[in-house]
Amino acid sequence: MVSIGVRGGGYGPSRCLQCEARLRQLCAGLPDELMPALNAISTSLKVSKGETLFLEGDEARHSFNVVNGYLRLARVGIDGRRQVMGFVSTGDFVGHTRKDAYSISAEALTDVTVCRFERGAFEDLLVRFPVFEREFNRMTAGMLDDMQDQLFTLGRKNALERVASFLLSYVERQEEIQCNGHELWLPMTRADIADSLGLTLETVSRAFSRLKNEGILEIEQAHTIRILDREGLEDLASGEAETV
Amino acid sequence: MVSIGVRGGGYGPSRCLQCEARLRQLCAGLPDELMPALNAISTSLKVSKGETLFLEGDEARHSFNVVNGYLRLARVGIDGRRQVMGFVSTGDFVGHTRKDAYSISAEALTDVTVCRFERGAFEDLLVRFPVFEREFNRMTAGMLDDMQDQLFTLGRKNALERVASFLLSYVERQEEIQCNGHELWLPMTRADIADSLGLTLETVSRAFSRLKNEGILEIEQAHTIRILDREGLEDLASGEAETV
DNA sequence: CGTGGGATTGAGCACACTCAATCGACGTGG
DNA sequence: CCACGTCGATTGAGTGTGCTCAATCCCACG
Repeated sequence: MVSIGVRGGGYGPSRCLQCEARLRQLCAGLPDELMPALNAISTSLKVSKGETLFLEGDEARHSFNVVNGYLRLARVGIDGRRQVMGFVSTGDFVGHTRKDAYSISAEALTDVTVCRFERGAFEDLLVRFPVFEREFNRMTAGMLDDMQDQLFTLGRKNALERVASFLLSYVERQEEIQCNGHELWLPMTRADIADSLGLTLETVSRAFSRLKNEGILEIEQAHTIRILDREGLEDLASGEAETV
Repeated sequence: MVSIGVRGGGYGPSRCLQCEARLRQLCAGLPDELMPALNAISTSLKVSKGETLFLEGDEARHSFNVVNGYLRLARVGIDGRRQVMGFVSTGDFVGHTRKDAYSISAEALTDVTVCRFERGAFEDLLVRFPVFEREFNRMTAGMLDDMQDQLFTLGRKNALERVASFLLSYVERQEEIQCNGHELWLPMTRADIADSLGLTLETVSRAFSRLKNEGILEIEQAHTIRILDREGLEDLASGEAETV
């Protein structure tokens, strides 16, 4: 683990109770009574934009829950080929692996706050609190579901459909976190998006331009876009539209 | 759930104790004392070659542990595009999802025996037996790791590398189950392999021919092959070899 | 202003796809 | 026993989508 900026181990016993991520994923649906126990085994951590939470190959001693900000999860092959496994944000869980070392790196796309768990302590907590264990299972099941969607996208969709799928899932995720009206800020570069979709950055850029020309979206700036035709986007993402 | 051939609910209280899959994945590392409880909530099920264990869209009321045989897990898009999510066999766990309905179908490539769990009963067991819960977590973590490998393969490898990766992971899996010397029987068709790798069946066939010509493998019959150059296969799969 | 990183756009090329013919193994029936 | 039909695999020829290489643009910084 390198270059992380640790800033304190929490802000009193009510930290988890007041956490931003309290209503998302893992921590949603957990009773207040459980919060002290969560507090006890977790550490609040800040990672600055551009720094890494953990690196491919680091010993996998912790897992993390993202409180806010964006992380990019990626693996780099021998000859430099990079595959971005996903972008995670508020309420997402990172670092869950069977291996002894992380097989991906987690880099901060923005300033990030995470909640750090020691692996052993986390497992103990799962055993001690059935509610927590159930929620965790639901979450990992959801992660498996999401990865199947991603497999379908990479295996069977063309460039335009992939970019549409990416945007759609990003919109849906944003709608869960906060309800803003289709105005989106993308923390990642075109290259990041490309590497998550098995494309090149040029192809992603062309897809954005095309979606703009077809009136599906508006590009304020490269990282600030607005979805104009949500239904059209959904049709593209699901492969219901002609993309030739 | 359609067209499954149920044949009895087990063969006495020692069924799990003597199970073929006892030493694989989920059931490995579980103490004998746990077997009666496993017996109590599971049902032995047989599915004939070509039949489906469950269909995309079916209500997800059960999860399954494969005892023997091969299943193909696949999703079919609106316009018929198919993505094979994987091939599962002895000791693999199927049907774990967050959704209310299965988002993939499971079809038998051979006659298959599975062990069926009702979802609720299975979750109760996890809570009641920490050893079991820990093993289950390890397993789902392993599934996530595997899917990341698959994402990398689909996103960043060319046709030859994908086929090499497929063969390599298939060999490794065979070596876990039974130790035969590099002689492989493939229960799936070229089209199945293609749909799992995001390729066409012609491209897969050409890759097989090329691997044969380069002395990496020998093709007895289409479904019976022998790996001659394991190291060469590994180099191809990892992208260390020139594939032009 | 000038500089630099990222994004966009263009032109040509290559890898995998499409369409199509042939082959081979297997099972059935005359 | 051989002819025939079927299904899957193989191989070939031509095409097209997305990649490569390269120029330009845009905007945030110093």
